[in-house]
Amino acid sequence: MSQREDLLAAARACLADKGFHRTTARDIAAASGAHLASIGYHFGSKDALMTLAALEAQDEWGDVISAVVQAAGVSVPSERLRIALEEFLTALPRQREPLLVSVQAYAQAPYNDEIRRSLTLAGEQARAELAALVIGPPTDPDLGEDTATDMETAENGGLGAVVHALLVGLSMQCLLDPGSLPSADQVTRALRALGGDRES
Amino acid sequence: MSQREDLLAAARACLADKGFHRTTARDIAAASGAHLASIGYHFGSKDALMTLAALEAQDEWGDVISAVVQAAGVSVPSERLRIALEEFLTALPRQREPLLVSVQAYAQAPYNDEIRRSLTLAGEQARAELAALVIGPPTDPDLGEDTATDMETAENGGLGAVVHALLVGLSMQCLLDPGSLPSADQVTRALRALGGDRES
DNA sequence: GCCAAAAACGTACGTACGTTCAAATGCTAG
DNA sequence: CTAGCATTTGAACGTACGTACGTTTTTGGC
Repeated sequence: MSQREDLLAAARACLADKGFHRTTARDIAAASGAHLASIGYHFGSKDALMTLAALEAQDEWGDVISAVVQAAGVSVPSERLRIALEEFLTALPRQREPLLVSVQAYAQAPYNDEIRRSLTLAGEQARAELAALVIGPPTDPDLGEDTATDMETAENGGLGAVVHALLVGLSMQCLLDPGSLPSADQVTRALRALGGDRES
Repeated sequence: MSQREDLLAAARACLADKGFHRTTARDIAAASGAHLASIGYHFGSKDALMTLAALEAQDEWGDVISAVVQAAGVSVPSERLRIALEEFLTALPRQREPLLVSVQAYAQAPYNDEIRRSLTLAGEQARAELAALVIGPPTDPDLGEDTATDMETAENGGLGAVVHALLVGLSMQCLLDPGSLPSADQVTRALRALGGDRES
């Protein structure tokens, strides 16, 4: 493995267990086995390396959502959300490192245009995917991009946003205390209670 | 105003527009008009001051949720969630500073026991309040503490968690792009769609 | 096998950071 | 008025940081 890759991996690791600005260039160099000066050589600056590592981990986090959507997409529409939640809540505690890095990325977003743009884009995509999961066909490559953006602006616009917000919120809860996460059953039942307010 | 209060206010302001570790002790001193050395005198260290400021802002954020709950509590149960969402989505873009600080606090939580404990506690309380909003009586001071914790562990446990996760997720979305927030109508309709999956 | 480009290395420089401490000032009780 | 305490000030210290060198080693095309 080249020092470039080592540095990227080490930066992500440091990002997860020290946070963005508590991580020093020397920390990354030590964790990667690479040389301190290689950071400047390969990435220009420590900050550029950190940003790149954060974006990389963010992509990985997007992949987690995509995988969840795909796993649930094979079922019938009425069961998809339930399965997606099950998958997600199972995957969540296992994916602590990308979760930690994602939170770091969110915290840097207001001060880093590149990160903010990437996170905004990833959010739009995730909302589109999640909306499609609940409403539309499982995965139809023919009407990929267009229907995705259509769903954002259509009257179903809030759907993807709500599901995504739910997942993000649960992730934050997991970050603080994985043990306090509700089960997929509880979430499904809660959603039924929130949506089907007929009696009482 | 004493330098102590000035420093706390300035620390919160710096926290919002520079982030946790990009903020230097000299930044805070300059923003507050107080003297650099006063940080050590009043708070022991810059980190202690930052932590205190973050916790203070976090309390304020909790107050926002409480206010939303209270505003919605006066209505009939079936309308409460809708009103709470309306209130929350209206308040969200106006409360950008506490939101920014809260995200900073979340990002520091994994590395700061005090912040993590405070955030965990605030989360539990918020979930209890929100669950009570949707199910129980508006505000019954007689059965305050006990019923709150009961709701966490009962079969309604997921309810508060889901609503809270929704609010947190929407906050994150607002952080990245306030313009992309769905309306309360859209969210309500989306929740109905998610909960009432009877046909197709 | 050679040579130029790329990569890795060792090091040191300048700086900005958090903290400290003694002196100066303000405040209140006696 | 003043003695005693709390606060504010000025200045400096030691340190750890990011980055920029010049040098050495490795790589790849001929």
